[in-house]
Amino acid sequence: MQGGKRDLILDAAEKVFREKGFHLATLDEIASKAGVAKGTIYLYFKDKLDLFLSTVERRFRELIDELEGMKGRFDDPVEAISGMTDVLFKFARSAERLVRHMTPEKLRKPPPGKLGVKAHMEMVREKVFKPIEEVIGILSGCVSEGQARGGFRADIDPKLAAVALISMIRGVVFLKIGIPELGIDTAESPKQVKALFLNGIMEG
Amino acid sequence: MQGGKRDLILDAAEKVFREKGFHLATLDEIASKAGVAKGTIYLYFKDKLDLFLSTVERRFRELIDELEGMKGRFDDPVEAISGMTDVLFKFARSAERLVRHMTPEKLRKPPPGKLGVKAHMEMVREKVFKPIEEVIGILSGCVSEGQARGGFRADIDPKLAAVALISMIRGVVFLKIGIPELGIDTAESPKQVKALFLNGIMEG
Amino acid sequence: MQGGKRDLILDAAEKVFREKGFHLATLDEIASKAGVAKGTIYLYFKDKLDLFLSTVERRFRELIDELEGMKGRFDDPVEAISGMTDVLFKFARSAERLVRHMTPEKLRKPPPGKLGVKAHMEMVREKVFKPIEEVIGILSGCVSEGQARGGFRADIDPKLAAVALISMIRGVVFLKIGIPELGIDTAESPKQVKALFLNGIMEG
Amino acid sequence: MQGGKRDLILDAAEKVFREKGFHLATLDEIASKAGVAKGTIYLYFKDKLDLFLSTVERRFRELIDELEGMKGRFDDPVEAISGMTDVLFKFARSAERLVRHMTPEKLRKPPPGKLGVKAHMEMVREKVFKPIEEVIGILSGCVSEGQARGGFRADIDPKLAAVALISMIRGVVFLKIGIPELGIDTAESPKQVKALFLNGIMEG
DNA sequence: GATGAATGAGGCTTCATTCAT
DNA sequence: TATGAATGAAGCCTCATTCAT
Repeated sequence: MQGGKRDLILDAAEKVFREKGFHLATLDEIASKAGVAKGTIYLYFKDKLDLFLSTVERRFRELIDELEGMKGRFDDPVEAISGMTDVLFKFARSAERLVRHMTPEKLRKPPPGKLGVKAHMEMVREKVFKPIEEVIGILSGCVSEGQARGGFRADIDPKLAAVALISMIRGVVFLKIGIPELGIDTAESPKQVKALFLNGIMEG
Repeated sequence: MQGGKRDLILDAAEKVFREKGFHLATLDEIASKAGVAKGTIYLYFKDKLDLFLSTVERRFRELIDELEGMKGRFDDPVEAISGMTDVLFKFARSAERLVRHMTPEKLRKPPPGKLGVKAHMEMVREKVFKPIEEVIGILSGCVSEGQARGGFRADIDPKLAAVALISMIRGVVFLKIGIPELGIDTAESPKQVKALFLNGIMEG
Repeated sequence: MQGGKRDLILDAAEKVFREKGFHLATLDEIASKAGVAKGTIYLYFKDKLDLFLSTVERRFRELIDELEGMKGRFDDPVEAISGMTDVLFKFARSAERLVRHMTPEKLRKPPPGKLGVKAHMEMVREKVFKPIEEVIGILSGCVSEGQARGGFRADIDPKLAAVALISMIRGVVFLKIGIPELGIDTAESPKQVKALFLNGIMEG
Repeated sequence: MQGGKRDLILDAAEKVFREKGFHLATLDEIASKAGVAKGTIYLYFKDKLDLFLSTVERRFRELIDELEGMKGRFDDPVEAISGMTDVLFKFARSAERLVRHMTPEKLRKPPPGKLGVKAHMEMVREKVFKPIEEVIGILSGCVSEGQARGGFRADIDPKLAAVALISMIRGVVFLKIGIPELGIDTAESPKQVKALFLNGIMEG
C-alpha cells in the first residue's frame, strides 16, 4: 500500500485546511488527524504549501473527471451546461472553503528560504493553473459549440462566459457559507443560476 | 489633524494586506509604512483583525457611497445596472485582493484569547455584514424595479441576481489578477459581463 | 535520559525565578541557562505559570518527603517538631525566595487567553494547595499527638499552630534575606523559634 | 488642596496593586481609577516602583501611629501585646495583599535604566526598612519590658519574638486569603495566636 | 520508510515612560 | 500643573521544519 499514507494525509489536511484556512491550520493537527508523525508528512510533500496545493489539485482532478464524463453524455450544449452547473455547485459546496485560500501571494511567491521561484511557479502551474484552465476549457467548449450550432449569442467570449458561470456559483455558495443570515435559498440557487446564465448566453 | 493618524495607518495597512494577505502582513511593516510606532496602531485599533476589517469597511463605505450616488442618477434600471457594473469593476480591481482575505474563519471566530464571541460577531456584523447587505440591497433594488416596470424576468430572485453579478465581476477580476496567463481581456470584460447579465435577466 | 530535559529546565527555571521573581524572569534566560531552545520548554510545560508552579511543586514534594521521613523517626512529639523545624528552616532558606512569588492573583486567575478557569484551578490545587495541606497536616498531626498524649495545651487549634510555626520560620528567614541590616541572628533563629513555639503550645 | 491629588492617586494605586499585584497592575488602570491623566502620576511619583512603595509606606505610617498610640495606653506588657496583636491582624487583613509584593528584587535592585543604585537604596530604606524597623522596635520594646519587669522568659531575643509574632499573623491571614479552602477560622485566629505567643514568651 | 523531540525565528501585543501642548 | 497621544523595547508563545534514531 504505497500511496495509502499519502491519501490519509491529504484527507486530514483537506479537512483541517477547510476548517481553519491555510495559515491557522497546523501540521500538528493534520498529522494527528491523519494518524501519522509530523515528520512523515515531509516524506510525501515538500512543505506546507505543497501539501495545501496538492489537496486542491486532487479536488480539481475529481472535478475535471466528472465534467469530462458529462461532456459526452449530452448532445445539447444547453443540457450539458445545465448538468455541469449542478456538478459545479456540488464542487463549490464541498470545496469552496478549501479553494478559497489559494490567494495570489501563495501562488506567486515561493515560501521564503526555499530558493526557487522557477520551481515554485512550475509546481503551481501544474497543480493549479492547468486544472483551472481545463475546467474553463470544458465549459467554454460547450459555449463555443452552442455558438457554432446556433442559438447562442455570438458576441459573448466563451472563456469569459465560463469564468462568469464558475464565479457566480462560487459566489453564491460562498456567501451562503460566509453570511448565512443573508438568507440565500440553497435549494433554488442552481435553478436560478442556470436560468440567469442560459438566458444570458442565448439569443433573444 | 485628529483622525489623520488613523487614516495614515489604514492606508498603510490596506497596502500591506493587499500585497501580503492577512497572515503574512506584519504590524511591523504596517507601522513603518505608516510612519508610526507599532504601539500607536493599538491606540486606534483593537487588534490586527480589527485593523484589517476596518480597512475593508472603509472600502465598502466608499463603494456604497458611489453606488448610492448612481441610484439617483439613472431612471432606467438597465442603465443603472450598467453604471453600477462599472463601479463594481473599479472596486474589484482595486480592492479584490484585500477583500479576498475575509475568510469564514476570520469572520466567525474571535481571535483566541480575546474573550468575547458576542462582541466579535457584533463588530463583524457592523463592519462587514451590514455593508455587504447594503451593496446587495442596492443592486437587487434595481432588479426589482426592472421587474416592477416590466422588461425584467419575474422568475429571477433579485437578491440572487445581485449576488451573481457581484460574483461574476469579482471572479473575472480575480482570475485576471491571479492567473494573468489565462489571457482574460481586461478592456472587454465589463462589456461582456453587462451583456451576459442584462440579457440574462431581461425577458426574451 | 527521558525526563532529563524536564529537570534541566526546572533547575534553570528555579534559579531564575528565585533571583528575579516570576514576572522579571524571562523564558529566554531560563532556556539559555538550561541549555535548550525556548520552544523546548513548551514541550514540557504548558505555560510560564505552569513552569513556575511546577518548580514550586517539586520543592514541596522534597519537603514533604523529608517531613514524612522525620515523622517516623521520633517518638516524642516535641522532638519531632524540633526536627521538623530544622527541616523547615532549611527549606525556607533555599526556597522562600521562590515560594514567595505564589501570590493570590497567580493562584486564582488563569492567565488571560488560556480559556479554562476550571482547568487552571485544578492544576493549582494539585500542584500547590494539596502539598501545602500535606505539610500542614504533618505538622498539625504532631501537635494533635502531643495533645492526645498530654503535655500540649488543649486549647490550641493544631492546624493553626502548624500554620503559625511555618509562618514564623518563613518570616524570620525572609526578613533576614530581605533586610539583612536588621541583624537577625541566623544561627540562633532556629533555637529561638523552637523555644518560642514549644513553650507556646506546651502546658505551664 | 496640594496633596489632594497625590492621595487620590495613592488610593487608586493601593486598590489596584492589592488586587493585581505589582506587575499586573497598570498605570493606565490606576490613573483612570484615580481620575487623573497618566502623566500626572509622574508629577507626584518617580516611577511605578516609587508609587508602589509610597503606597506601602503610607500604610506603614498608619500602622505605626496606631501601635504608638497603644504603647502608652497599657501599662501591662501582656495587655499591650494583646492589643497590638489585634491591630496587626487588622493591618494584615487590609494590607497583606499589598505588602506581599515587596519582594527582594524590588527592594534590592533599582529599576533598569534608572541609573542610581545608591539613590534607590536610600529611598527603600526610608520608605520600607525604617518603618519595618519601627514596628519591630515597638513590639520588641514590649517584650523587653516584660523581661525587665519579670514574667517574660529571658532567653528569648525580643527582636526575634517581634518578627515571629508579626510573621505568624501575616501567615495566618495570608493563608486564609490565598487558600480559603483550608478552613482557617477567622474569628478565632487572633485569640489563638495571642495564646500561643504569650504562652511562648512567658515563663512556665 | 517512520518517528517525534528539538529547534529558533518571528509575530502580536502590552505598558511604563516621555513630552509637546 | 495637567494632559494623553505617542513611543518602542521587550516578552510570551507558536509552529514549520529538521534530523538522529
